[in-house]
Amino acid sequence: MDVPLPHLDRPFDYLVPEALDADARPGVRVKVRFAGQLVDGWLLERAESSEHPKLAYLEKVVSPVPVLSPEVARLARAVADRYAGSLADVLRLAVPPRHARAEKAVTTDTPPTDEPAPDGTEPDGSPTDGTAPADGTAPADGTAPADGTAPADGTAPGGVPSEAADAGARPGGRAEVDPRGWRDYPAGPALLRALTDGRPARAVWSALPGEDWADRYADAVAATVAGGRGAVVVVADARDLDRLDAALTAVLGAGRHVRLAAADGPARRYRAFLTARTGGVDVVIGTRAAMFAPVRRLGLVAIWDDGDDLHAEPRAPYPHARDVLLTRAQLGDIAAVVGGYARTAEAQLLVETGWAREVVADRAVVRARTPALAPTGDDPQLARDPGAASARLPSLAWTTARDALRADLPVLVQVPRRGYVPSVACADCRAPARCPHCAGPLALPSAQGTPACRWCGRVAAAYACPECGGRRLRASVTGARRTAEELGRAFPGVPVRTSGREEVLATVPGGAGLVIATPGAEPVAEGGYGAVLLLDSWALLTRADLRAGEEALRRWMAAAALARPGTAGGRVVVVADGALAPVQALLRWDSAWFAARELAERRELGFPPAVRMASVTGAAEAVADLLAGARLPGDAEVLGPVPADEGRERMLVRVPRSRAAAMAEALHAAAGQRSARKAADPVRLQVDPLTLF
DNA sequence: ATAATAACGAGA
DNA sequence: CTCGTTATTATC
Repeated sequence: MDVPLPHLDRPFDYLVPEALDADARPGVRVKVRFAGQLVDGWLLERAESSEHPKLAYLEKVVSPVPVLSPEVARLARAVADRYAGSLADVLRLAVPPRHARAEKAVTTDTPPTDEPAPDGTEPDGSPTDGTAPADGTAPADGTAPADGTAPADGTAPGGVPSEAADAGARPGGRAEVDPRGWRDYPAGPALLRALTDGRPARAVWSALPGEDWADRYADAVAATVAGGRGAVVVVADARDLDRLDAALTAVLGAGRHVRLAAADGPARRYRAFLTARTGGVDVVIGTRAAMFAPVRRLGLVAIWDDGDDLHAEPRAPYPHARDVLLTRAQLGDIAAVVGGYARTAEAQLLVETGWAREVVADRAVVRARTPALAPTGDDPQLARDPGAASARLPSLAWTTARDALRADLPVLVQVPRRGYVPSVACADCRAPARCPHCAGPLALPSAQGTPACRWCGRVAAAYACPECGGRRLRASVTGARRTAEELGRAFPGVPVRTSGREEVLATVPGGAGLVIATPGAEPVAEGGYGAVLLLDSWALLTRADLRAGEEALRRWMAAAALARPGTAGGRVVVVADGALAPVQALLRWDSAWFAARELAERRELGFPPAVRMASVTGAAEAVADLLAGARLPGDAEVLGPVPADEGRERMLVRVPRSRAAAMAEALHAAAGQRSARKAADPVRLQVDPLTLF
């Protein structure tokens, strides 16, 4: 039933009139009379009988195209359960709005096929009743891989076979794909063989600096296709999608894949969706809209740069593309690749639980590919050069840029966008100040107030920094307003390009030039940048966000990866204290180390992904009402309330990962109770919210 | 939203 | 105990 009310989040049975019998196949959109009115719905299953005594008839089959495949239906249910949401909400994300003209164009010849044949019930011309899906459709608790529980079945953890183990063991005659750049990673060739052999390998891939990630993903897709399976690859934005699109066309040829992105418009999006659904192609790439793409014989799901917050769906129930894809891999014995220059704590958890195997290069190869990386003190001693002073560039950054320009090489300057949430840090060592009780972030309610926790509200009157013992606090807001003109003035006569929100450049030419870019918009330079300057890192590191360090490292690595190797003169300067962990990780090009550290710290503090959290946001009474009615697991901790915007407040529920499913179920049920008695003020439920404070 | 159903209370 | 009214809850 296409209504988002949580208490109606279950199947309903209807009779199928004879006239609709042929069209009424599982997966079609239907209209039914419900509580007196016509509502949209999904035909999930046909059945011979029903428990329900008095059934109404199906009103209409909206279109005979079974847009919802059985695999996606099952996935959507699992995602709804994981995120304490309704199936209808997930299906809205999974199946794009119908576009009749596109449908006509695509479905003239090929009917959709579902490889697990839809239960063999033959239409016999008489009215039959459909019945609720059996209880078996409910996924077992904890099967979602990101829950950290090892897969229940006996398959070997990780699944990327060791190189020696499977040599020559593959079923006869399959085209083998050239591993190309995957040879730089010891486990790389074996990963590709596993994909061709149709084994559910799971990899966390740390891309080398300078790596052409799109080519590597194209190789992985080609290997999967060579084994007769399909693939879904999700990237964060249109620029990455264009790049992957081009790489895939080069490797597979045109017409073997489609792109699925909301930004391409409703008609093209629906057309691409239908092409995949009807088996016209076996490969779908796209932004997060593609995470639910129906693909025949799906053999690989992959995501690039899973730390990018664009992968988090902003509509209820707010699923994250990485988790949707991993759930998909788990449900269907499908291979998965989680890749990026930097590794997230979530990816690290996959490695540490043995769910995935890491695919990384040897240190020697990393060293050979990495640009020369150097930090420069954060209270910058400005250069004597008048130009540098006017641009407020630390001297090392200035000389590095100057040298690159003299060598006729382009220089990339990464300038973070403004608008960071101010928080409080130790005035001496600048460690973020955390609540001694619940480890939430401290904030200063007023300029001269006592710091208080934004989670549990406790006042931290006698705060002492756990790092250095300092007792003074400072608000960490940056005032730097660097502009392209300022930088341009520092290097007169050099062409300056900007790439940011309004206009994103994909590439820039190889000669001397300045490129000012905000994170995520860095163009690729022909031949690589001679220098990359990472400015304003202070703003990144002191953000009031759990992921500040991880996010800073991710952005730095994405920019630094575009520099030439140190052996070819590539240099990177990060304006930050070299002793800070994210800076260390950058200098050593070791995000695995940082992710492990980060995950360990989150275990200690009780933060995701080490635990599962949910946030409940709404009017104070509504939030209290929902939580009062929720039968949470015994070990659940409830934190808060803390004020949220527009006079609403927010509570956080925290449980061990093993209780994640129980918590989601309890919250969904409690939301159901509220909606059933038509509680007026809405409450927003968010599992694993991207921002915790 | 609306209809059924349960709960309740007053009057016989 | 029954009827009429009102809260509750299910909606195929």
